[in-house]
Amino acid sequence: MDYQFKDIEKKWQKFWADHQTFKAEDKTTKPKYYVLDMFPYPSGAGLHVGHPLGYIASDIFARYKRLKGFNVLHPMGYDSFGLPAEQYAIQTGRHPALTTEDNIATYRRQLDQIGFSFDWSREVRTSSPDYYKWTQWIFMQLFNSWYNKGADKAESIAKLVEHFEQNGSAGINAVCDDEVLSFTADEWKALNNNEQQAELLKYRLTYLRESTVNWCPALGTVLANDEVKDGFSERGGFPVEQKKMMQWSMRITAYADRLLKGLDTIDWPEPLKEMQRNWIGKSVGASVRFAIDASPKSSPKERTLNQGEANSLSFGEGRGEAIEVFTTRADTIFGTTFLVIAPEHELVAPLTTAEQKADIEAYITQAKKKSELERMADAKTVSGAFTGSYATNPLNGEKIQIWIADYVLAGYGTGAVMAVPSGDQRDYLFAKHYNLPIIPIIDIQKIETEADPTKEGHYINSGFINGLTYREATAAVIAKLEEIGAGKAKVNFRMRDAIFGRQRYWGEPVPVYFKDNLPHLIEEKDLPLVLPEVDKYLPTESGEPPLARASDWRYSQGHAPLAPSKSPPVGETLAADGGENLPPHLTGIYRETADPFYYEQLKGYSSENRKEPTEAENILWQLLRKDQTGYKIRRQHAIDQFIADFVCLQKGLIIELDGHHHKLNKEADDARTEVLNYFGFTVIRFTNDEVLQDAQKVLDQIKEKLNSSPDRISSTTSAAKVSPPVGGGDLEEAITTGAAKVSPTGGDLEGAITASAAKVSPAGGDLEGADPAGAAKVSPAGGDLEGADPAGLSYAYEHSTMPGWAGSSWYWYRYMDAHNDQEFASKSAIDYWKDVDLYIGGSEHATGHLLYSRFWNKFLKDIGKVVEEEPFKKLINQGMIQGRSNFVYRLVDELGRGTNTFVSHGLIKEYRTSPLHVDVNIVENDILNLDKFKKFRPDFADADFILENGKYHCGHEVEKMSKSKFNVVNPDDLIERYGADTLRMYEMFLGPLEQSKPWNTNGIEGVFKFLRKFWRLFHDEALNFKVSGQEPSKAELKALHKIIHKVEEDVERFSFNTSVSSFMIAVNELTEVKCNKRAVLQDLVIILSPYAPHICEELWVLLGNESGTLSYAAYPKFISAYLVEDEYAYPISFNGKTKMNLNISLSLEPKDIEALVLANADVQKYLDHKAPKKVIVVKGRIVNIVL
RNA sequence: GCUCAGAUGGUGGAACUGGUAGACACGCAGGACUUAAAAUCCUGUUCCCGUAAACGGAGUGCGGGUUCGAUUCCCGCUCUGAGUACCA
Repeated sequence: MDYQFKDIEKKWQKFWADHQTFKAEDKTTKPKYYVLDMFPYPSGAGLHVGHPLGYIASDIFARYKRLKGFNVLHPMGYDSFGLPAEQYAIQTGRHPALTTEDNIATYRRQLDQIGFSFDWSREVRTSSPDYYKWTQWIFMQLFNSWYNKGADKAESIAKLVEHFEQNGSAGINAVCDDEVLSFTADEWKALNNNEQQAELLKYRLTYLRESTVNWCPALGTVLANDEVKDGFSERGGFPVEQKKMMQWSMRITAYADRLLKGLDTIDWPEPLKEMQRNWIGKSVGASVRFAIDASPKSSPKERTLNQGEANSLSFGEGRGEAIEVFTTRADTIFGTTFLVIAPEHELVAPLTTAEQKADIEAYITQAKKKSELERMADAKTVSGAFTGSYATNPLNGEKIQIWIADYVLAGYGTGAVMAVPSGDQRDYLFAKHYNLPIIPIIDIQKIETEADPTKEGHYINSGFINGLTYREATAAVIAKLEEIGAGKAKVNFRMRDAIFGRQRYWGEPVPVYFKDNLPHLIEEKDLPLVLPEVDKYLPTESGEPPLARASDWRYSQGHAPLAPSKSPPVGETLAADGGENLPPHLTGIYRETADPFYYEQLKGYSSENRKEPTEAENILWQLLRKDQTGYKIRRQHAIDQFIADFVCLQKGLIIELDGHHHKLNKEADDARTEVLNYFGFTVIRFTNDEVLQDAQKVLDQIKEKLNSSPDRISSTTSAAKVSPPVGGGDLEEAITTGAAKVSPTGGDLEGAITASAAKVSPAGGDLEGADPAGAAKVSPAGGDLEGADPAGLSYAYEHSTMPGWAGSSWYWYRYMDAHNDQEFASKSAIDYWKDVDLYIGGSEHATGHLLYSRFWNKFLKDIGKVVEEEPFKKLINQGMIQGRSNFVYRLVDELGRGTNTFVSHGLIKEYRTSPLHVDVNIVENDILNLDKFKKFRPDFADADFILENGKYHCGHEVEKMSKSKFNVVNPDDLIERYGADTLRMYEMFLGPLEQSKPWNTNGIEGVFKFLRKFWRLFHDEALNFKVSGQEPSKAELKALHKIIHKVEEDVERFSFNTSVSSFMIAVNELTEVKCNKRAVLQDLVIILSPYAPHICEELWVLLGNESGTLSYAAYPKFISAYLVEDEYAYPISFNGKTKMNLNISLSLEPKDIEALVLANADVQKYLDHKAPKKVIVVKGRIVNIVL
């Protein structure tokens, strides 16, 4: 029989599933090996073409390790909470759980058909209550822990409380909030429970605090730093703003140093480690206090003080007496000629003198107006304002000015810098711009045109460090600062605590309820806290997150003990005073300020984002207004979350005017165009210049467009027509390209929300079926709670949910013991599996998932639950898959209009053409299939071609893979055509795993041919299975052992592409000698099976082995003796250039070889009777004759 | 700007510690089989000169260096990709 890959692959996939062939053992004497792929989010678009690349590599490795006798854990599951399913729910009302379920089914089907050796018995889903029960449980452990810097590990809050009770706050060295109280043991005991809880919250590893967050109005949620790119949300490309909000945070900063140090112990790609190092951003330096000077110019009376803080400001004491700066160059302190503080700095108001007040206020207003984007584009502009106040340099007593400027960031260090213009370029520019002094401090410094940050040379103008070197000076300065109490050595980190909450529905509920405005953990026995059902997936009218819609969803303290205690167990709240005695800064902190007024945001968004009209806009408006075009045009109109410059709702035409159209805007513009197109709007763009130069021409073009466009949709139906993305399959694409939260409408924004909300179908019945546990578990203050007083004992839960990274920060442990309902994983399972030996995935997780996972892992180790400090020993980034687009070239006539004639790529220089994307699936090896092309678009049906040698050659280019560029190749199609084994081998054959490469199927034929050739080794001419029992020849054994060795080497260093080549060479060699000997072929089947498992299973059984035993066969032993040669064709080179080869016995020593070579007639010809200067002989390698 | 990675035929890529550059595959050209096509097989294929061939010259982004010998090591530069950015 010929190679029937379809039957074979189906058959073996079924066999593996039925027999659980790849189930990892729990109890075994075999060594363990844990191979893991990065947790996929099951998007509606199905498996992205980049995914199989990593999965195939890890699968080959897993299968190889099984052959090598390891007990391999190779699991797969889904990170199934996430935004796309929820966006889809908002648009359609379909429960995210259902969408997720469908997407997972698609994923699973695709994974199965590639023949992966996953242990599916361990599959996990983060959105399943069995799973997120433990995510919540870990959250509770974090809540119950604090970081003891002394012990350099997390410890239980109970231990902290114990310390407070015995010693007060003295002797505590914790990573905590800045403004913690200091108290004695007695003072602590005198605090009531709420006060104690409020204080403890400042220490917990997960805590609630008002912090500046990345707020994305369009997504209606906060985002983590790594989810924001260039001021836009990574997902969707929506604008992100800074906003102060009460938020759950994770004290990852406590682990900053350990996260940094751990990088040196793990085998990860260097760029990835570097990214983490940058993200953590450790800088070693000193903090220095500059006393604020009460100069005559700014007597305290004249100061414009703010609020209560100012009243308490008496000079010489209190926190206002000095400005603290952080510097990495304490040695340059004598070059400090002014201080700069951030405009947001708390001392700005008290430091501003009456004379300077106007300046400062103007500057602050202007700085606030600048968007994130403008600030970035504007990095070169120097701006700032003088406060009028002075400070004193602690080391030389110099009086220096205090300025504000936005080049100093409030969030880094202390939000203040000592400016040393001679050494720092930003300070230099600032000093030049405002005529501030610049003092050179190192003898070799060159500062005529720019700052010189050198550390070489000796100090000058620097008091007691004059003449010292950098090392000496730094030490001396810090010692002096410490001595006079003006500063100390300090380490600073760029990394911030991670925000741990999203104002979204589809995520893990936070196992917390609120009592007296304070957060309290629910009891462990009440886990999991199941996600409640809601009527729609939007924020409430008052702006609370969607979970607030579940009004019955409240925590009932059914059986909680009520006995008051001075230091209660964490997680219970027992206060009887109702929270009235809270410290002032904590009253009302949460409910009142926590929740974003999403609704208001959206409404307010349009007015906030209206730009000042430009001149061009005004001109155009005069031409467009009052139906002059025959159509009603609106100006600055909100459509979806965008503001259109002009829009004709009737025609669905948007007219955009772009001023400066730089790169940053372009992506956002393209994304929004795509979204608007999606909803039936057409966008045309003009530049300001076009309007200013010839407004009439622009107007004519607009008119033409209006007249030629069909009406969009009637305004009455437009609001109701919530156009969901075309089917679930498109969901992710829609989101990533910026799909809208609400439908765009012809009418006003408010109408849009109501309309889309109304459209949401209350999918009640279905949902209960889908998640019965959910409904039962959360029954609110129900009758079954014995004697509970619904009014008094039910409390609101936290309404935000956990962020996307929560569930993925520990999942590798769950695979070790996936069905445990007593623990997240048993101690014995963790002791056995320990950590992930090989982790494969994309580098896009560098600063998100991979950092958070290391953080949680270290925490779990601190509390004794896991054994390894680092979770992922070896990590490989698979390269990104780029798209490879094909182009056809449309002939253009004299007027610049496209014709229906297409010119082959080789001839385009002779014609005027314009390139056009063409679907890569109708192009093979860059040759266009003309028939398919004619069917590609109706207007191509009668296309003409100008061909080369009867063929149409397409152009090609590497660009992003996207549907709009017609360069998406679906793995399903390739499997249909060539089978999974071919796909697997081809993906590996493409090139090194880590390298980015365009997705191009040009060479797939070669791999397919190879497998057929391999198949034929086992068959005779008539394709009957036929192997012989003869002893293999020397050449056959050599070919076999060469490949045994080569594949071992290659797999161990993850060089899969080279081993595919070697397989081809081996099969070519064996075909050459017509080898069909069982002794050779059976071993070859084992070696190839990790790469092409289906065909190998089939041949394995044909060879007479038992079905299913191949996966656990023993990898053949390499015997080097078969490779030993007695002769070698030595390359003979002259001056390094190889001229000929000579067969010489390998037993000869260099001296004899030299004699032999020089005696050779051909060599003599080259020597031309001259004696060589020198002869180099490397045994078994080369002979080089120097002339 | 900074950090990191990379640059080899028409294409993907190989050459592991400095030792025959271009393995393997695609594509292309020619041929065999076939009424024809598909499939399969064979031959050639870095470039230049000569042009049947031997043979000769150049050649791993560019310019230098170390070495008997450099795609590999060192110095300087160009370009591409990724990450990051008023981080004090």
